Amino acid sequence: MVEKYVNILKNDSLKITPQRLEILKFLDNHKTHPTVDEIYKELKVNNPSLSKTTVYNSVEVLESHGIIQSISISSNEKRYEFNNQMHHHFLCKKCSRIIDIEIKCPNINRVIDQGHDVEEVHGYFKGICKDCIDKGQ
Amino acid sequence: MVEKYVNILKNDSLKITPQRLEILKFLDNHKTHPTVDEIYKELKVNNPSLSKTTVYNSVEVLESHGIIQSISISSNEKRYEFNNQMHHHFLCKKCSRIIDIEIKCPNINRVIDQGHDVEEVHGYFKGICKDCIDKGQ
DNA sequence: TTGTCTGCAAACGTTTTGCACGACC
DNA sequence: GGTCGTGCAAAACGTTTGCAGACAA
Repeated sequence: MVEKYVNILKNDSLKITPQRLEILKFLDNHKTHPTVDEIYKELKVNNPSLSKTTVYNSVEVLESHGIIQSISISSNEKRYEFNNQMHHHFLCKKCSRIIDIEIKCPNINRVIDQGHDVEEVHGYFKGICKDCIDKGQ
Repeated sequence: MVEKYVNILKNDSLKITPQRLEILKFLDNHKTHPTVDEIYKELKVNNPSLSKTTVYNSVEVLESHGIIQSISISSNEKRYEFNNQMHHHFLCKKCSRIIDIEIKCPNINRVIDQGHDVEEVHGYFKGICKDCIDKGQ
């Protein structure tokens, strides 16, 4: 099962290290949009020698190669996800959960029409999620 | 001219202080989406006793009352603006300028359709702005 | 072997907190 | 006089940097 991540790294001529494989696997299996600290604490359990610097280094390399994506929906914390499909995010102000929103933003063309070269589009929605509304009533 | 800001604070039953008036005036007159530090350094010139804590306190109160808005297009820094009209932002990766994008996001209804209560919508676009493209050629 | 990655410790920048003083109903 | 705002200092937090040793190719 680790071959999947080995191949991802190989395709980008990146060195294959146990730490990078573990981070990739973790992000692929946990759709919780974790922070560096959350990734670090989780992987530290089975790899006590893991350093937080390595997690920072790894996510930076992986993101710069487009293998993982970062989101900054909550100020002052960067979160990561393994999902190469274009989508947006909803942050619930009550339960703090981040929910993937699978909609397109057709108006990106209007930004392009203004002459800018658009490389990234981030749509962040904030409010109260369906689950919290249902529980509240 | 300061009456405008006095009235804004009065309407929300907020205490009127010179610091809050200065911050409001600064944000209204400078469409540069400044950080707390930028606001602080600028206002410190004419008010040397100003504290950065006060700027933090003030923008928090003003934002919670919907008088000003915060944007987090660049991770690890929160920026503020005085603009109650719904709009989005474009960050130029070259000149670091943040440009207001006056488009609507009609797909917000699809998020509402999913049962979530949407209170905020932030659209962040990143790339190279028109000016930098024109200069580059 | 060579260049890169890892991990530790220290530094850094932004934001938060605790607290005393002061201003204003 | 009691509440709220200000300003100072310290702490907290996420992130970056410098470096030495370890590892992948």
